[in-house]
Order: sequence, then C-alpha cells, then structure tokens
Amino acid sequence: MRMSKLLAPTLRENPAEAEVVSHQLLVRAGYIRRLASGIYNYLPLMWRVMKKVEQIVREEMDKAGAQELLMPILQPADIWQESGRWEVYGKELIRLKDRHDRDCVLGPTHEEVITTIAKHEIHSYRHLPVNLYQIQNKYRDEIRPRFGLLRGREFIMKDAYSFHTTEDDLDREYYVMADTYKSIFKRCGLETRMVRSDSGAIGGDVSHEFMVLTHTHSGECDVFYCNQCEYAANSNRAESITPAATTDGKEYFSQEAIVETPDCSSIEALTKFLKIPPTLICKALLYIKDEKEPFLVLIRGDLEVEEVKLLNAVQAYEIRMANEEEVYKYTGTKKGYVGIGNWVISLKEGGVLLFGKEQSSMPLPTVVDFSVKELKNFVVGHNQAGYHKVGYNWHAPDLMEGHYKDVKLARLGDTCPECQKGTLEMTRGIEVGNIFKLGKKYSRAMNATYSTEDGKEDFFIMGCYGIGISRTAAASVERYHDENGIIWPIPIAPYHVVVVPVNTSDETQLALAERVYNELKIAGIEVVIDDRDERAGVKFKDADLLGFPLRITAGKKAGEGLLEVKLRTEKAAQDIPAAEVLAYVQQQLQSWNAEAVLTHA
RNA sequence: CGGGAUGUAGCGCAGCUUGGUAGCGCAUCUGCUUUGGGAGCAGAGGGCCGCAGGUUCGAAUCCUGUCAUCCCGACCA
Repeated sequence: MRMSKLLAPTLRENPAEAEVVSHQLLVRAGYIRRLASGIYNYLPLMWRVMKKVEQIVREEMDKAGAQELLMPILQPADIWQESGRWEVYGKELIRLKDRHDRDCVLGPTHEEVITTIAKHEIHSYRHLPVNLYQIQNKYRDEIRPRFGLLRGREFIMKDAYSFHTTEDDLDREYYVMADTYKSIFKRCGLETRMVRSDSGAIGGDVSHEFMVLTHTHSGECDVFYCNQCEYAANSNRAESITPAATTDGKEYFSQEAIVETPDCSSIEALTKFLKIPPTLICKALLYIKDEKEPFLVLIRGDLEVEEVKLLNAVQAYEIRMANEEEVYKYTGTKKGYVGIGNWVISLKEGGVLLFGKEQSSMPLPTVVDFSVKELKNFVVGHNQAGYHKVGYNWHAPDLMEGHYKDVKLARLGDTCPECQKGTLEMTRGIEVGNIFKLGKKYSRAMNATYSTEDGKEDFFIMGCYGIGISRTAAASVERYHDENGIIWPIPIAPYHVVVVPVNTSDETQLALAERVYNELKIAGIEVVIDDRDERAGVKFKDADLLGFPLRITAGKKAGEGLLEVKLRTEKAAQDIPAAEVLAYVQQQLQSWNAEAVLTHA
C-alpha cells in the first residue's frame, strides 16, 4: 500500500473530544472517526486491525470445536417478550417499529435468537453438545457512551453459545472456552487476567471476565488481585478477608446500655463521640428494592456496602438507599440512628431474616453481612434520634446462622480469600471478554427442549461467551503506546512494515525504497511505502503515530545499498544491506513474542 | 437521568465581559527555495459563529428555547 493513497488522515493535535489515550490516538492517527455519540467509522487501517483480531478469534474458536454462523441483528420483539428481557433489559435495548407497527429490537446479544435455533433445530441429546458463534455488530443504547471504542453504542462482538445435557458437560466447555480465551488474547499480544465477576443482566450463576490490566486511569473497572496467588476479581464481586475487629486490648461496654449520642448521624461522628474504633459499630442501612420493598442491611461500621453484591443478594432488579422520608416511615427515626437496638429477630417462611419491633406488623427483611458475625459488646442504633445502644450482643445467633451474606466492598490490603496468605492489590482493567454459565435460564423461559437418552424432554443447559472485538483493539492501544503514538503488537498491526524514502526527490533513495517495498510485498509481508512528498520529520512522526512494528528507512546510505531498520519499540536503528533486509524482516516477524512489547511500552 | 462544561474554517483555538458585520496556528491549493524527527517565503481558497426565536438601527457577542458533544455518577463487551 502507498501512503500517498492510503486514507489515514492523521492530525497534529489530539481531538478535543477524546479523553482517554486509545481514543485520542485512534482518532489522531486516522484509524477511526466518530459519526455520532458512541458510533464510529472504522477507517481502512482500523478495519485491518479488526479483521486480524477477528481472524485470531475465529481460528481459536474453530480449533475449540465451535461453529461459526450469523444471526440477524434486527430481531422481532416477541422472542424478547418470551424470554422476559423485553421488560428487564430496559432502555439499553434499542427498540423500533417496522412499517406494520411491529415491535423490533437491534440485537445487543443473541441468547433469544440462538435459543430459538436450538429449540427448532436440535431435537436430540445425540446432537449435543454444540457451540455456535458469530462475529457481528451489536447495539446497546448505553446511558453514557464514552472512551471512544471502549464503550460505544455500536460495537463488534464475538458471541458464542453452547448447549449441553449436563452441568458437568457445561463445566467442561466453560473451561475449554476459558483456555481458548487465554490463547486468543495471548495471540493478540495482550496479557489478560481471568477475573470473577457479576453476571449482570445476562443472568446465570457463574461468570468470569477477561481483563487487560492497564494500571492507568483509562481502565473501566477496578480489579482486585492477590499478590501471591492467581485470585482476581472485579471490585463488584471481590471477596476478601478483612482484619478482625480489634479493640486494642481495651474493654468497651461490658454492660448493655442506652446512651445519649447527640449529632452522631455518621460513623465518623459516632466514633469520635464515643471514642471507639469504627469496627465496634454495626451499621444499619435502609434500602429500597425495586421501588417498593424496604429492607435493611447490617454491616460493620468501617466497611462499605458493595451495591452490586447487595443487588444479587436480594435478587432485585434495582436497589437504592432510602431517603429521609422513607427512613422515618419504616423505622420511625432518622438516618444515623437506625439500628436493631430495640428490635427482635425472626424468620419468615422462605428463610428471610426479619428485624423489627416485637409488636410490629411490618418487620424489615434484613441482609446481614459476614462482617458483623463475630462482633461482641458492640454499638447499634436505637431507632430513636440521639440514642445508640452500646454493649449489644446478638440475641439469636442460631437463627442467623446460614443467613450471612457477603455484601461488603473489598479493600486494598485485605487478605486474599483464596490462598488466605496474600493481600489484595488493585489495578484498573478493561474487560475484553467474558464467559457465563447460563444454565437453563433461557431454555426454560423459551421452552427449548431436546429428547434425553431415556426418551424424556429436558431443557438445554447453556453457556455463553463474548469477546469485544473493537474493544480488544482499543485495549491494545490503551496498553501499548508511548508519547509518539500507537505501538501495535505484530499479530494485530494493520501493516507490519513501513518503508520510508527520506527524500522522494533523491532518485537513489526512492529507487532503493521502491525495490525493497516490492521485494517485501512479493514475499507476502504486509508493507506500506511512504511515497508522499513530505519531509523526513513528517514521515517519521506519522510512522510512529500509526504504530507500525518495523520501519525501514532509505536515506543517506542508500547509495551504498544500506537501509536503516528500526523496531517501533526501540530507539536505535541498525544499518542492513538491502539484500539482507527481507530475511531480517522475516526473522523479526517470526520471533515475535509478547515480551517485546510488554517490556518497552 | 442528576451534576459540570463546550459548540466560531478540515483540526486546535481567540474574539463574547463593554453589540458595529470574523481572526490566529496547523491543514488544503499555487509558485519558488528547502529536504534525517511535524520547513521557509510569497500568494490563494475555505465560515447560514450548532439551530430557532427574541431584543436592537445593528447580534458570534445580550435574552429565551432547542439540538449536539464532552467530563463526573448510576449501567456494560
């Protein structure tokens, strides 16, 4: 390809609208252009990168035994109504009507469609297991598209769905996919970490995310990871062992008593006023589930509630903290004084813990975090403004046993829940892929069954596996760049080599450059020649900005048949006789390994 | 959706406070010179000042509305 013909409009300055590095560089280097918020044109170089990522994904998925197909982006609403997600998915689902006024959606993901396929086309256990995947555009009307390709409203995703007869077989496939994902990202030149995560709107029990750890602000999620073992988890899912409540050897409140605590509506104020550590307090927070049902959360005073964990613990679609009015309505007091000091514990059928006044007709369902289990002689609210109860101890520990939940936000320095030795550290990460065990959620909702070996009908057991193709490409830029521009890992670089004749009006230089360019091209190397009538500085700046892994310069020594060859990751170039350049380039491309980029970028 | 900000030439910005008919740098085009890290000189083209109302003799500038974009939060590949 000739740079004089290539549509790669580079800019001297970063675009004002871009905040994160990958967005700035991709726009500046002429890889992408925004059409509307969260919607981008992939210009020729970007599209080459995307096709490379796709191809790696395709090869590895095929190797794992999955079959590629293509499902419609435009989908009828009825299958979404059938699965229940027409209501649940919310505003993120792009809905539209056709000319007959039929409701349609643009596919954000394809569980409904694939389940329909399985339902109609797979009738027997003999045809299971099967894993089907596609690579196509996805549509999600994100509340806030941002960070360029990292979160668009339209993006390219590989989505795979597997069907099984048993949970064990799903487990097997789940780990096949986990291994496949590791290979895929490794082949793309990206180091990823498999991280436990929340399964969100897609549903199901178990899920993992694959994160590119970035250590920069640009990551989208906080990831906790153990400094001694392989444990890693999204902050909204991370478990941890918090240091036990300590009283520094002091004895507090050996007698239960109600004490006056004026203006102590925060934990901080309360610890100062009573001169106690926050770990001696049991905090009670009132939440509202799905805009109708109040419930209480008990957690140790020094800890924060992780609301995604809480959402799952109460199986709600939505939760929020109660406002002053609601607090008064359900507890009779104001924020900061809510507590269980004068309440009793009971158990509702279905095993829901209730806290409330003995005579109350409306006790509150309660989520009790593990962190309060071991508390002794602690402080709780007394549901009376200006008063707390001190020296409190659990009245009915037997009743509570088995009802503790983990709803706390993990903290830096907490002990690893897995090896119980290391401590948790945190980094930022970009989620580039995920794997879910869906179980029978969709097959049951959509009545998709097959005949079992003993002639009965059963629902398919499903798994699903996604990779953000466009996000993976952007994540690579986010991870590998320097002050001069993008640094592509060789496997996903749009071209491998750029040949730069320093001065196009110097016939010796130009002729040598053209010769090498043709030689490389004929040898099957992906190469561009910067034949533009620009000064050397411009070409070098652009070559760095565009991020080609290898640069070959035909300059002053062209007369001696010498070319300068330089890796994008290195500062210094070396002179190589023209006749040996092809061999050198081939050797560089073959010896690619991820370390080369990891150590220099 | 809540909070904050911005819309002026392809890109980055000034002008707005104090209304008088639009400017700078880069990019583009032409010519000459130059040629190893974003060249110099000379010249040229390009703007419903986001859009719609209003105030005014007169609006990029003041007022109202509206649309769009970006940042922070709740959501996610």
